[in-house]
This record gives sequence, C-alpha cells and structure tokens, in this order.
Amino acid sequence: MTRADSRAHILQVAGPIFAKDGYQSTTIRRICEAAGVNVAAVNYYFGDKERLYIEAVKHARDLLEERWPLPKWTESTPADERLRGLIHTFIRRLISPAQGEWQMKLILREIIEPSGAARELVQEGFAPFFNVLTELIQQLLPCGASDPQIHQIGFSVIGQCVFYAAHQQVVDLMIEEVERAEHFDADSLAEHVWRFTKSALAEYSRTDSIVNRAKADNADQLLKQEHQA
Amino acid sequence: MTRADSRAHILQVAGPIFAKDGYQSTTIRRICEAAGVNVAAVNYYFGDKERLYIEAVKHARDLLEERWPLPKWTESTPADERLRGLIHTFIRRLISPAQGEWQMKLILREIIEPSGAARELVQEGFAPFFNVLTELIQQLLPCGASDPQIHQIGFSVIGQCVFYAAHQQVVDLMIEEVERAEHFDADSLAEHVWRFTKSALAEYSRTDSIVNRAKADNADQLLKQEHQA
DNA sequence: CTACCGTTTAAACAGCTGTTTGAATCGCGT
DNA sequence: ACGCGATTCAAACAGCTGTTTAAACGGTAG
Repeated sequence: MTRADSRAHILQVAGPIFAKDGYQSTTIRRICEAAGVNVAAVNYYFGDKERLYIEAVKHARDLLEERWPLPKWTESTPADERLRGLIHTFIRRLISPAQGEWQMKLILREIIEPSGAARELVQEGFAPFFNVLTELIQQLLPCGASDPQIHQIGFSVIGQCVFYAAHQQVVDLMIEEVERAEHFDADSLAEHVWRFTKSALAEYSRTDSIVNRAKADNADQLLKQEHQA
Repeated sequence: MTRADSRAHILQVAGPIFAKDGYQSTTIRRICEAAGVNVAAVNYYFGDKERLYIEAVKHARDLLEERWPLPKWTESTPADERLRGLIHTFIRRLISPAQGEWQMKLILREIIEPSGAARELVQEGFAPFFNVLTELIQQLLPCGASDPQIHQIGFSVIGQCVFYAAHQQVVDLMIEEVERAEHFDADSLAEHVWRFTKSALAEYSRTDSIVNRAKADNADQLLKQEHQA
C-alpha cells in the first residue's frame, strides 16, 4: 500500500461517517476500522482529528462541484432559463437523487457548527454561486432595485432550496409518502422553486413595486441621517 | 432549596448551553456548574443526560410559543394581512431581537439530529402552524390549485424564514455589516418574505398558471396509471 | 546483502465522559 | 426534640476518547 492509498482510503470513508454522526460523535477508531487502517494513521497523515474533518469537508465540496458543475450558457440563453439551470444545479447538489447525499449534509453541518473550514467554504464555494444568482435576479428585475433587495431575494431562493435538504425530516413527517414520491423529488422541487421565484419577480416587474419600495427605503435612510446630524 | 428550584435551575441553564455547543459537546458537569448544583442532580431529577436534553428542547418550544403566540384575527382580517402576521410571528420566533435566540437554535438542532423529541416537536409544534399557513395560501390562490402545490408553496415560505436563523453565518460572511443592520433584522426580513410570497401568489392568480399546471400534473398521473394497468 | 526511510503496528497514556454510590444534610410533620 | 423521607454532596467507577510511543515491517537505492 502506498502513501496515497491509505490517505485516500481514510478521506473516502471519513466523509459519510462525519456526515451521519457529526464531528463529536465520530471516533477516529471507527473511521480507521472502516478504512482498514491503524488508529495512528489519522494522526500520521492528517495531524489530528480536526484537520481530517476539515479535509473531509473540502473533499465533499470538491465532489459536489465536480459532479454538478455550473451549467454552461451561450450568449443567447435568456436570463430566466439561466435562473432555471442554476436552481436545478443547486438543488441537485443538495439532494443527489441516487447517492446517499452525504456531501451536502456534511457541508451543512460545518456551516451550522463552524470549525475552521466554514469561512473558506462560503467564500470559495458559495460566494461565486451567489454572485451569479444575484446578477440573474438583477437582470430579471426592473432597473432601480436596490442591492439589499436583490440580496434578500437571492437568499429567498437559496433558503427555499436548502430547506428541503437540511430539514427533510420535517417534510417526511408532514407529507404522505405517495405525495412525496411524486412532488418532492429533486426535479419537481427545482421546478417549483424556479416558477415561484419567477412569478414573484414578474409581479415585481409588472407593478414596479420594488422600485417604489427602494425609493421609500432611500428616503427613510436620508431622513435618519439628517436626524443624526 | 426545594425540589422545584433545583430542577428548574438545571432546565433553565441547560437550554442555552445545549443550543450553543450541541448535545455531544455539552457535559453535564458544565451544566451543573452553571446551575450551581451537584453533578448527581441531573441523574436524580432527569434520569440521564438524554432525558434532560429532551426536556430542554420541549422547554424551549414552550418559551417560544408563549413569547410569540399566533396572532389573533377578527373575521374581517383579510387573508394577505393574516399571512403577513403569520410570517412575522414565525420569524420573530426564529430570531428574537433582544434575546440570545437560543431557543430556536436548540430546536433546529433537534430537527437536524433527532434524538427522541423531534417527532413530537414537529407534530405538536410545527404542524398546526403549517396548517394555518397552507389554509391562507389556498385562500390567496385561485380555485383549482392542488394540495401538493400548496404544500410546496408552504415550504417555500418556511424555507425562506428558516434560512436566516439556521444559516446566519452565511449571511454574515456575504453581507456587509451596515447593510445587515439596516435590511436583515427580523422585521425587515419578515416584510421581504411576505412581499416576495404575496407577489408570487398574485402572479399565480393573475395568469392562472398554477391551475393549468395542476391540470397538467393530473393528466400526467392518469397517463401513468393507465400505463401501469 | 545492507542500510535506510517511509509506513504500519500494538500497546500504552492521560484525560474526560456519564453514571453510581453511600453517607451527610436538610426540611418538616409529629 | 425526634424521626423520616427527600435532597445534596464528594468521591469513585468503568469506559471511551484522541493522541503518542517505540518497535516492527517493507520496499528500494547503493
């Protein structure tokens, strides 16, 4: 067995175990047993448990991005079709149909309970994604929408998607199995989120309400600044 | 000190600690130290660590429901104003403005990593809330929308709200502090979620697209059933 | 063959965990 | 004041944790 083999084996089995049981409940003995290596191997290759965990989280992110890359668009792809592709990609990353979907579970754990990899994860993995999303939203809104409004809408899209992955248990307890199988798979959910978002944006454009709201916010802020001065 | 005192003290300090550090990382020694009681008190009053945890989770739910009860409506309150009140209540429960907001953090932990209290929590705490929400959505949609569609929209509302509480770290890393202070407090977020949802529902009503989609889904299903027969 | 270095191994380590114990203490009705 | 049950306490328990150690192993260059 070469150096690469043992290291890779550990990294491979560590991900799903950490995802299932969490950092604290996972013992390096269990990981090493699953990988077929000695307990000391983790400290030999990774230094300590925490650094193995961080490596496992980053590995999970790499696997997801490799398996579900951002869609490629031509110049002629309309903005709402781009939005649709983006939402489908994001939801597929969250709920891989066939696989045990452990990767995103592990990443969500790290986000909720940061331990060193969180900042890098968000800044390198999530930020580019979010920037593309907000650009699309801006294109689908009338001119005059403010940045905070666009950010809020961006998180509305992300929030809808993440919910199904992070809190699947709630859906399972609330929705009958037949309905779940038919309407709560990755593709159905992505289509729903896309239509829901597109509809809200269309209504914003039609009524220009978002621009009026942006102007009102601006006026409020100016008033507040005067008050302070 | 009477029986009620020690028990209550433990329960009171256990909630925030469990919320911050999680079940595994929290030691009963730390809880007892904070409560000013002996280590054996937990086992004496609660049996073991897990039953204390479950009690703490239920206690958190009670506190939230007591502090932010469902809004009272008169017969004349229009459906969209009811929706607004419901969203504001839910977001306030998620992000208590002044307090350390530990209650919902603890509950979200239990949902993500169920340990005995999760089922009861969802069925008794969340289900009634969700039912009110879906009834309102139905009233705000044209006749003919299917149950699965209404459920999906319901989770879209919940998902938007929960995201800010469960993944606040992401928002913190993505949004500048000045913008956060101004546009990402509980009330601003609740207003945004309400407007976003109302807009989507209005567009659904205006175009009748949701009814057409429901009919199409129905046709698909009939076709599939014939295929099986 | 030999010497060497990266790797693997079993064993031991110190520290912390939840839980139990049995005695000490307290509060209160008699 | 007494006695009794409920409560509190310090101490100990057994078990598991991450980590370290020093010896053994294995392939490979000289």
